Amino acid sequence: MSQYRAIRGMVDVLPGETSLWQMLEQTARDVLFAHGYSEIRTPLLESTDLFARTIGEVTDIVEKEMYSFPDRNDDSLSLRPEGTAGTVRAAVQHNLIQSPQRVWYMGPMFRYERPQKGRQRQFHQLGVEAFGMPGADQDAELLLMCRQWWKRLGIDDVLTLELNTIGNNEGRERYKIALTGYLSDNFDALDEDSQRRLATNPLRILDSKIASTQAVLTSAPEMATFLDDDARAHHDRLCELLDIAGLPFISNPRLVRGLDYYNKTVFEWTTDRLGAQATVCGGGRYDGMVAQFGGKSTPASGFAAGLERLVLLLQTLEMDANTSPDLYIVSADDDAFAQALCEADRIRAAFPGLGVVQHLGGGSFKSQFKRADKSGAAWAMVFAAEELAEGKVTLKPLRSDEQQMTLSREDLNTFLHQLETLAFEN
RNA sequence: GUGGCUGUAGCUCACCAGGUAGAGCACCGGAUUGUGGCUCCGGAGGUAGCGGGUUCGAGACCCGUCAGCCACCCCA
Repeated sequence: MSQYRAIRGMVDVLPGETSLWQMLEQTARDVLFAHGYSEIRTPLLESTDLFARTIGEVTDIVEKEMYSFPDRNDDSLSLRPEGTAGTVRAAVQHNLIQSPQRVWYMGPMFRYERPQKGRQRQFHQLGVEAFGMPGADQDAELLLMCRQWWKRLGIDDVLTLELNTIGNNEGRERYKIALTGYLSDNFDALDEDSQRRLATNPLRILDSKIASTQAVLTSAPEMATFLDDDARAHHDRLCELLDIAGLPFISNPRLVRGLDYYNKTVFEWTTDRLGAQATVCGGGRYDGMVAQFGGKSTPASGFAAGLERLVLLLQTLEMDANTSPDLYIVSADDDAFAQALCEADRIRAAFPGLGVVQHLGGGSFKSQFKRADKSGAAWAMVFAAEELAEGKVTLKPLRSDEQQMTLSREDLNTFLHQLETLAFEN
């Protein structure tokens, strides 16, 4: 047992699982590219104030989950707990949003929470932000893009979309007052947490899991009655577009999100396969944030997906990303090895799509073949005196019962070309 | 942050009124000197998370601590 362990809530992604991560990330990049989005990379550190003002002073994230510390000049810095604030900051700072701008980012986020499966202190998100489009068309496209990603990953049928609208600021303020009034009248029937939130963040009481609190809420005023015409039309249009596109969703009037910056559309993609960590992706519209940063008032909409949770989901469904080599090269003696070394180098240059592992460290033929088998390689390639004398190599299939074959240099190239084409198709 | 469960070889686990640890899998090597997967044989690997206490003696009991897991909370 080593003296050092990873810090609590910070996990190592080991070689056995990185291929699944890479598949997940590559699929995301493909889908993002297909929708015209560009990557943006912003610092992991921002001023604490940036997060406090955008996410909300009284949210859990800001109140108790941020990794904040004084810089050497005593400015308070924080590791980013989410990606939207930094992205908007960068967009305004560099004047990126004079016309519509679609960006994405992928990387670590930090929240000081009690760790659990699917919930870590350093975790990774893919975030997507679209600036400059005020309409429901933008929200609809984001949701369709998510679904494309799920489909390419093969997890489409274990995810459900929950959708809600929390209206415009004025309507929401009026609703808050009405809700607070109603809940205050029923104060004694609320659980302790909800009683506390009544003063700080009454909307969050709506998605409480406490049955008695939910009972109180059944006759509470509903957001829907407080929507102004603009917010209502936006939501109706979004639902209409999703229907037309054949994207099913569940209307969840209790869905509110923990960050203060949202307005109108909010949504979550959830699964029943991950226990309490059901939300795999969440987002919505945040039309007010750009102006809050001193930029020209610009509508915006986006979402963030939790990569750990998606990896977990893929693992639960026993999905795998094959990264076995195509060729494992075995050689009989020092002379054969030297020739094999050069030949491996040539093959890698001529067939860059092939995975070619050369056996290193010597050992008997038998032990080399054992390694070849364990590597998962499809073919063992044999270099020994007999072949070399004729300028040939032997190829032995490790994953089928076919006969091994000894090929001339010319036939080898044809063979490798076919192998590469096959590898490309996978 | 709250409540609960767990912590023995790389992994999954066992033992034992408390008397200084074992299995399966994995790993390494071998089974008449050019060939893996099956089988057989052999080997390596643990100061029982860490610290303290009770005891003649603790992995087993008690306390603390750290970590993981479950639920809450929150969210990705």
